[in-house]
Amino acid sequence: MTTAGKETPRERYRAQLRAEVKERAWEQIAAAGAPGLSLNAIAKQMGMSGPALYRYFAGRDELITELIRDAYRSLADAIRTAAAAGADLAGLGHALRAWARDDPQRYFLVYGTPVPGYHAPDDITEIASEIMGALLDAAQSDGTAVETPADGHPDARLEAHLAEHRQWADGHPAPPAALRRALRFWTRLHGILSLELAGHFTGMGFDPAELYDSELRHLPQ
Amino acid sequence: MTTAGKETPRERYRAQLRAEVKERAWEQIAAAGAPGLSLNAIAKQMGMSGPALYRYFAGRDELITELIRDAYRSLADAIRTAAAAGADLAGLGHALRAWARDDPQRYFLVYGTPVPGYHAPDDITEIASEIMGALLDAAQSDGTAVETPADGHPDARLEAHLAEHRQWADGHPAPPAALRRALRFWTRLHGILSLELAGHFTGMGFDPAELYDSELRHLPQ
DNA sequence: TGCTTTCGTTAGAAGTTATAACTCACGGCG
DNA sequence: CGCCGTGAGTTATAACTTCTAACGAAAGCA
Repeated sequence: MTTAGKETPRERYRAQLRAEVKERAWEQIAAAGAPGLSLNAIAKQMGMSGPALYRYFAGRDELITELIRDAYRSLADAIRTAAAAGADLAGLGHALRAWARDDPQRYFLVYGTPVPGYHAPDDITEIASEIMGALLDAAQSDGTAVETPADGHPDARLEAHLAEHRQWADGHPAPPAALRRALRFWTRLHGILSLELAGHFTGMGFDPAELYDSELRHLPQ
Repeated sequence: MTTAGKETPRERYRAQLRAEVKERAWEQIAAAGAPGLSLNAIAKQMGMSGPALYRYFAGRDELITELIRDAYRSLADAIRTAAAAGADLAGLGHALRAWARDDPQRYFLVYGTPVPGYHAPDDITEIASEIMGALLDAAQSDGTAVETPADGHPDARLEAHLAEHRQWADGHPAPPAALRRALRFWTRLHGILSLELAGHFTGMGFDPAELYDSELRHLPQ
């Protein structure tokens, strides 16, 4: 992580302090969730008095947005790394679950309850697109024998719809069946992870990993 | 909704005021999410000064817990009503989606980002169990021809696991295949709804209903 | 050495939750 | 009907929060 040495001492100090603030912010979020994050408390923890941090972050919202950005980036990294190692859809699924369980609140910063007014900045949606791109790549490679389902098949109608509404694939050459697999990967795995990390499975007695793996086995279909 | 007349005028007034507070609370949550809920602001809206509301709610947390309880209750009502009308799993799925879209923030109060320390009171988890019971009923009725998958089938392993870890079914006589269907109903539909309501599909161009219905078609399998 | 930019401070406004203490009015009961 | 206790609403206060403004000091640059 040794960045270019072309930065002034001030810039280096600034970057270092911003990083420390973000680290403490993650700790606070892990302890009490995003609403419990207090800029003031972080400042005191770091030995400086309240408003000092406003030199480094325009406000609480900007800090949170920054954390969301970092969360997206780390997810993209995890997916990219797995894909680069030649992982198929199931492999990406395992990477996703590992990333999610590594820091549940980070997961919820990306996929949790949205703030009604909030719109993510463009560079964040770009990262989301990159992730979707990696999913589409894998979904295309995972293609099994016959790709176009018969008319009576449960997937026929969805694939017909996706074939005509594929702008989200942004020029990706994946066939409709791959679009369907990528979308299903996303929604099905998120469904399990979200409930698992939120604790809705605790006390039920079964192993979420079994459920997750069973969904992964269904994906290539 | 005419409750027993055996309550004193004071009790009736109290109940009425609590109800109005909750109504305003829902409005605030719809506008700015749960973190934006302010007990103080509600009091002022109702023409009374700050601390007056503490006669009616022990604190902000109790109010939110009450809202969560009401949210669970309304979900249970929606599912129960659909089940009573003879809905199959797909029917329950439609009822669930309608309920979710009717008030996204209410959905997220139930299935959204959890507060790290929070544990729901017992009566709320009981409502959750009742909902799961209705799901199991429908999942059992939806049973198709052959129920036990062959050894090579992607579902075989999961069903074997569920057959031995079924305390969450709480004595329900549903066979393992039904347990699997109920669980899948939950996780798959939640996956779509959560992403849809959070706005992750906006701008992608496809219709979430198509994706949802296609999952509903898969459920009986 | 001096100038300029940035940093951190304190002060303060406007919020929030929540408690304490006080007043007053409603309504149950004799 | 009238008394009087319980419950409701008030203000005051403490301890928080975010965030702006104004000031002083320190650090980098010429």
